[in-house]
Amino acid sequence: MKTPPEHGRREWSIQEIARAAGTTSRTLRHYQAAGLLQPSRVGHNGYRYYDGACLLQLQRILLLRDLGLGLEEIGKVLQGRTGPAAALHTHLAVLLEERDRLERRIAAVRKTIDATERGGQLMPEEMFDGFDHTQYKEEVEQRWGREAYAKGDRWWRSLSTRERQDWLEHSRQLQNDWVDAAASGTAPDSNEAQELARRQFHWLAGANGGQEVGYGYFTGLGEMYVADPRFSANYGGEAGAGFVRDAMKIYADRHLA
Amino acid sequence: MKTPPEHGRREWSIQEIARAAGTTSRTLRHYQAAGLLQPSRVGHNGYRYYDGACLLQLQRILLLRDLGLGLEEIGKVLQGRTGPAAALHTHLAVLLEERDRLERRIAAVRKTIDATERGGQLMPEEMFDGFDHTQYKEEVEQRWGREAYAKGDRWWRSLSTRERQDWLEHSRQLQNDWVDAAASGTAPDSNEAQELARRQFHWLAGANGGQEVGYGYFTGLGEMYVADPRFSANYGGEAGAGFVRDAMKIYADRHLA
DNA sequence: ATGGAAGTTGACGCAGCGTCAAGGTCAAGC
DNA sequence: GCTTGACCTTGACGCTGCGTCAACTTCCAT
Repeated sequence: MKTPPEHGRREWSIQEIARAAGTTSRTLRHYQAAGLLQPSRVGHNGYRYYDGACLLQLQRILLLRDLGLGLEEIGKVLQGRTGPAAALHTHLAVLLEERDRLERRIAAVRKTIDATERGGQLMPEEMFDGFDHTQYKEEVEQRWGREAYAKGDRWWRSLSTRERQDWLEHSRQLQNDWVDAAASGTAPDSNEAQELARRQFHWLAGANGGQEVGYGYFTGLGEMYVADPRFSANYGGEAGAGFVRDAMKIYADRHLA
Repeated sequence: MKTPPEHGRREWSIQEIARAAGTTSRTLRHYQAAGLLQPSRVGHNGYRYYDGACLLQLQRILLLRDLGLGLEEIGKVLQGRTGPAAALHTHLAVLLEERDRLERRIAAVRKTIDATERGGQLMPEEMFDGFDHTQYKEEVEQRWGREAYAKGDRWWRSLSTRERQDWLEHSRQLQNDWVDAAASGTAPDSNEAQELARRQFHWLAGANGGQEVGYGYFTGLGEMYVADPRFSANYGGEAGAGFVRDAMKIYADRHLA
């Protein structure tokens, strides 16, 4: 009593529809497990067989998948709990946001490539195009926080030329004063050093574009001055940088803790 | 012999750097497991401690992660096996391709929304804007394959107005002939029916924009004519659609197997 | 001493299948 | 009737980058 292969066959094996629809048998089993597509018949041996209606359903699933919908959403649409248009509208919003993020990321990558190719270092030393940045390394340090990197850039570009010059001048002054203080043998907890730390703090707060400069961030920065030779060099070597770090730490303990 | 909390502390607990860098302790452990960031010291109790150099390293990792690089790539960059610029260039290419796919997907979703909102059905019945499509339903059927959906659309838009009219006329003729043949009681394997199947095949091949029309695709389409009432209606009900399907199947067996 | 905050390792979860692994079925050729 | 090879089954791990318990241990302050 076997079913002879008749002329107008109306069902196919799993591989056959898979190929017909341009997908794989694994995917079909997955869809079944997800409750999206049941075989029209299952043989006594467990083999799955699919008919035209299944193929139709499968095509719908694949169409929606191609548009990027998740299997769960697709399930809702298929069983009519959600209109296709509504689901797609929701999905479209997600896609648009995704695109925005991608665009921003692409821009960021491009800028970082630019910076590293010119500067040779991973962390951009040369974000300030129009200036002779070899003279102004310090400001770079301030943007090492990762959010600060992105936000700080917007902040910087929002400034006028005059404001930028002021800010750079300010930073140079600050660095010089640090070096002087370190060289003069002042203690990190002296009034002099603490005043410098205070200036450093407010200068940073201004540069962070509304981003709060917290205890961890401030002291962390101090540590990095010591850890990174490119920076410590600007502060008179490890010793000088250590002095800056200590002073900043004390300031943080007193005012930010 | 405990280490007293001295003035210039140079290391922090896992939570402290995590907060300072704007991430979580779990992430730090993950990076360690991934070989990206080792604590500067591990206490006898298993506690992890990190110093300034670690913080520096962490910032680099987070910067790259923000740009979308995978941890593996980041690892290569950090240990100098890949230049940052090179890695970012590669990554940029990926991002650009990703953006392309996203754009296409967005366009497709928009069109599908349009179509379903006007047509009410998920499968777009109205892809042919300028025409009185209520008269031309058949062509829609041909684009059910999912790649065909996207590619077929580009194909269609690449045609001139004249070519479109020809194609539509052709499709209408074909449908009428099918209906006539079915009504006249012709057998599916008759010369007449097989000639219609041949026309159907070539008409499809033309419509698929270079996409091959294989055995599975062709027979599957026939099955769908029967399974979907919207289509079978156009072929004189289930009986007529069954006739078309059978004829297509025989044609496929003879010429596409 | 004790309670609460913070640390540890271990392991599951997620999205959508790809990809073995180990074994049953089926049609065909000898 | 037996072997071969193609195709089928279920089961389970893998991938990405952590989030999120769970079950304990340690540290610090009262």
